[in-house]
Amino acid sequence: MSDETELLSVRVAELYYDENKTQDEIGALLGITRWKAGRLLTQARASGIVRIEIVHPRARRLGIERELRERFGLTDAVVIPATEGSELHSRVAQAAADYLAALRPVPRILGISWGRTLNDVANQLADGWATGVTVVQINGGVSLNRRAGTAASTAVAIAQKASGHAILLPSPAILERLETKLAIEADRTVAGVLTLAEGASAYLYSAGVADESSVLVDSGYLTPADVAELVRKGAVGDVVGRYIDANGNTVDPGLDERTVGLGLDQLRAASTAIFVVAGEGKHDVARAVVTTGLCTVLVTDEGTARALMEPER
Amino acid sequence: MSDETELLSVRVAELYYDENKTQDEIGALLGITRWKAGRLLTQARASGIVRIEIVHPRARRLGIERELRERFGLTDAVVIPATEGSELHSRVAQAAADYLAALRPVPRILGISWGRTLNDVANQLADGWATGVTVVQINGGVSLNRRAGTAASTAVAIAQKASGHAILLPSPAILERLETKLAIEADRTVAGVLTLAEGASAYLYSAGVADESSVLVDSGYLTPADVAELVRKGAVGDVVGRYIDANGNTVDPGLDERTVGLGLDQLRAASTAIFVVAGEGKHDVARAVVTTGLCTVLVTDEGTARALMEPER
DNA sequence: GCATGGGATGCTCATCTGAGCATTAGGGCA
DNA sequence: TGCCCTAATGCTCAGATGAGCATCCCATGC
Repeated sequence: MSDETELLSVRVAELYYDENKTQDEIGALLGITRWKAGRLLTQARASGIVRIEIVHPRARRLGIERELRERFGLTDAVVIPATEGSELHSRVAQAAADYLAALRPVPRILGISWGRTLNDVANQLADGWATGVTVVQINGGVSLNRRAGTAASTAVAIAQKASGHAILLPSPAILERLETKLAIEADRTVAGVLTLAEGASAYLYSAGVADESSVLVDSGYLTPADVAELVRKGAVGDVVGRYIDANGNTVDPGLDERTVGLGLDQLRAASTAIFVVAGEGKHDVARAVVTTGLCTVLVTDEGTARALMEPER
Repeated sequence: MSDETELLSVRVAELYYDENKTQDEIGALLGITRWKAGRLLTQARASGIVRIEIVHPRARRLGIERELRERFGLTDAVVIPATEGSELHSRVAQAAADYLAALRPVPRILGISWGRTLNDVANQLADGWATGVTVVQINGGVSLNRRAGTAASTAVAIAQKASGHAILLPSPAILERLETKLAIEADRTVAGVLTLAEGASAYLYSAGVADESSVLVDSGYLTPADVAELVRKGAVGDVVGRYIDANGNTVDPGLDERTVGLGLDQLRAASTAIFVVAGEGKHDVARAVVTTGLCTVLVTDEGTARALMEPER
């Protein structure tokens, strides 16, 4: 576009959007025909001179959502606009809560993981978001430290707000010995919960980054050294307690066998698996989850979404 | 607006602006009538949920311009949008240059002051912005220090770019003794220039802040102590070398009498007096100039414009 | 129980707007 | 110089939109 045309576009855009004149009036004012004014306006929008932005905590980026759906074959995607300040996590959680509440058919059984993100989602859910939903934990959640109860309260909160009840998985996330893991899985209660989890009509989960800040480290299941070793083996993060690499495969089969909860294949087979993820640090895990079919629905922030859309990282 | 309506507005706005659907389609999608969709859209725009911004170095704020014209009885106003970064001055200078170039009738004689702002304007003017314009200095401009020549080059640049010639005022801005001032004014050359200046068809000038950073201090006409004293007397800044207070009156009659150049009353009587001002620090002078009829046209930045529009500072 | 009034809703109609097409202007090339 | 090709311009027309009006809903007061 020539410099002169560009300046004219700016003037047209000003008169149209700031002064809300009609294209006809603008034409008269600037001595051009209304068609030309209209075309300049189109150009101004196309070239980014006119920027239209929807400023609202609940706003979404439908354009990127569509791209994500098409690119990764997702059923749905929810993208929260980039925002200055650090409200990112709560906004994404809000969006996930909104999505869950609007989900049709309403899930009879909802399988959830736990963690900070899931807890945020639980808090953002409105009372009565649904009725009679059974919420079941899909991975081990008995914390070993002061955070004890967070996992449970997440599930309970989600269930209570839907006048349903929560079924907790009474098992550690990761066991030290395989035998113990097999034994606990064989326990009638645990087995029952796992069966229920397998039959859930929808899953809602997040992912953790593979570094020493992980909740699994915090809870004492793993040491920072363990995580460093996993990273060395290619781990990008954990999903329902299982560490995966960029290809979505479990990084350490031995560790994975000692992890209690729904398997990744079962997650991949689910008809509705809602993956909630936010923040700069989680781009890699998010990529692994989304590209390897672990989720059918993605709820995230614009930064993560754009990172996913980049041809190669 | 209720919270629910607001959220709906957001959804409508997203579909309309991001996905460019028609209001009709949006209605079908959200289960509302197209009229309701249209009304929600209007609300979204009105409540600021939808923000439309024109991003361009040459963009203007026509809304504020209109308010300024009405409020202060200006012939015209040009307001540059607030911008991050520090391009404010050059953008305002650009706008002033644009305005000058578009001014009709083209001034036969253009009276100008000097200073950093005016110099910027001169640089931004395009070659051939007009033809045969005589540019005449309206206040004393023989610098006493290394900046010597800036004042002259500003005038010359403006004139040359219009294939015209510059008439310089060969006199200091302020003289130490009244007698010297009267003597120099009586000089045929100086008197001739001043007469020419009085007959200019348009004036273009800026203003300085009343503090030790003033060019008048820099040039050695005043000491920082002099300026401090002027401030004590109510000075907010200088216009064509003359210090004025918030009411547009000269602060120090004695000093004013020793200042060579066009008087403020002559400026007030001008049919076209273009005042260019930019930057946080100049709000007070700008207010004084605009409210006391020293200019007919204002060219400034959004910050200054808004400061002027505030009921009381 | 019933009338009243203010705000939201749905509708009509005139106007505004964009897509698509015919026409014209400009600029290289034989 | 005349021709052809491309891009810009002006136009037609159908679809989109906003203003204004009638109606409806619902809460309030008698």
